[in-house]
Amino acid sequence: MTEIRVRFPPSPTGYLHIGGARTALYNWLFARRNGGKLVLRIEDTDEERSTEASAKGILEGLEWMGLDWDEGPYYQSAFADDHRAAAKRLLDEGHAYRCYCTKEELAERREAAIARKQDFIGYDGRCRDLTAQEQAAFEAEGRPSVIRFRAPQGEGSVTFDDLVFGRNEVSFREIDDFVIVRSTGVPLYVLSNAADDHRDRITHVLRGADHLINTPKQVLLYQALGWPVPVFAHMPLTLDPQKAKISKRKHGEVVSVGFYRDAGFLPWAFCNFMCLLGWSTGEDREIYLHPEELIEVFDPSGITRRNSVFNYTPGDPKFITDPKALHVNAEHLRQLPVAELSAHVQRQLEKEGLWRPEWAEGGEAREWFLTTLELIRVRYHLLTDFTTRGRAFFTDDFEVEPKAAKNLSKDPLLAELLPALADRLQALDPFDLATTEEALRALCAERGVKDGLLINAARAATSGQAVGPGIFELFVALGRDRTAARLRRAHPSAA
RNA sequence: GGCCCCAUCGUUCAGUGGUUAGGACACCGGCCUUUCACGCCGGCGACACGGGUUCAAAUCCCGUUGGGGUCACCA
Repeated sequence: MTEIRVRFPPSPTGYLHIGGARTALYNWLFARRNGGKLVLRIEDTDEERSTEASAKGILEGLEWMGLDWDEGPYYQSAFADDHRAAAKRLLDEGHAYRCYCTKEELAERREAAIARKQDFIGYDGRCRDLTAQEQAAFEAEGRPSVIRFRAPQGEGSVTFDDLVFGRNEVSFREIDDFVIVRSTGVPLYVLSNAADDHRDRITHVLRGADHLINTPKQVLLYQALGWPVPVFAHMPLTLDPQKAKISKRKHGEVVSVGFYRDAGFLPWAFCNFMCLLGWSTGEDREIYLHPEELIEVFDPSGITRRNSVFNYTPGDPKFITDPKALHVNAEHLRQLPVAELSAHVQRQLEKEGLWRPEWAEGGEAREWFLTTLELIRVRYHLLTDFTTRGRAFFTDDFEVEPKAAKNLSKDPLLAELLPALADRLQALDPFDLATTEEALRALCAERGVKDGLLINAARAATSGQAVGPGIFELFVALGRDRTAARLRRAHPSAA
């Protein structure tokens, strides 16, 4: 059995967007599932638009997602000789010919064809059978030329089997003599991509369905060059709610992988969500906490044939991206073994300058850290929540949010209740769930106030938040001294 | 316009001749909780339309409509 080899060939003309990320993910999953190899190839032959910065960004995006590759990155531009050699062979063997039509002439004829409401608007074959004399005359004139593939004519058709779309049959009359080498001598995608896939011994091509149409052309190329034809699997596109192709120009940051990194997604949760968009095993399972779990079940035949919609509403204050993506991330946040999660939270704390090394070192501090994560992670959706809503757990330097502040000024009595509570809690030994609860409730009973009043005020004072974990769990997580200090700090004038 | 693809709740994924058309997210109720979340219980909500075929159609066929792809010296 020959080794399965797949590739991910992004063109470095922008950041890694979610469509590309999904393609990369599927290729990676397929390679890993089959013990095959993933080749990374940067297709930088579009000199106008390719940039080194973009290539770097794409690599970083893949690394963040945790997708590694076995070969490359190769840069397509380094293999121009291969592409030209293929073109020369095609020319020499009569599978291709030089065309001297200029861009302007072509455009003119195309427009004329459209004006005549002609169905076929491809190349008309004008230079297909130039005599040696005609060709010499054009050359003498100094006319530039492109190289065109001599597509078969007549009644036949090209056939290939697609792992997702099944059998495809395209009539010869749908395929014109397409250009394979520009007048500058630089080969085009359709040729260079096939030549690279052949050189890299690619066995399976998993790519976007936007390539479905030029697949028959590439099959023709493979056949003319005597190369084995790889297996194709085309995956439908991801659209926005208006059914428009997603693009940076139209959608901005939300469609870039970097957005998810910065927003506080766990890399694999992001992959989990992306994988689910347009694919399934046929079973109900949706959460795959680790790559191995998805590798085990991944099969390209589970890719749906229909385009899927990335359900994103611009400007939605509650959902910064597809709600399902947020949900998947939240599930990972609370289902992951806490020790595993802690590494991600550590990075988030480091980013905000709140990290303390003892939290990783074991012992009491480590234990406190993990227990605290257990306490708060259940209500978070993003890693950033640990340093925003959860900030007070990790530093004394936090703000009291407006909603919480209201709970502090609800009753003038609070000005003395809070310090009084601080005193009582300070005197507690042990300081645990039961003793703190007893102390608080006793105080409220003595002063004749509702427990809720003090509870909510205490939560605001100690965590800066109007909502959060149970108040006594919060006290215990913060510890006796920090709790007391914060309760006093809330109303310093009365203290 | 030609060619190709697609069509099940708002989104997503099931369901390949006989199902009360299922799950997840979102949304709405309730329980739990003197907060929020989790959890649990319940609700809303879909087979685009029209013809066939069949005892029987979301499932098969044809057409219509709608959406997408593509028709470059981009990739």
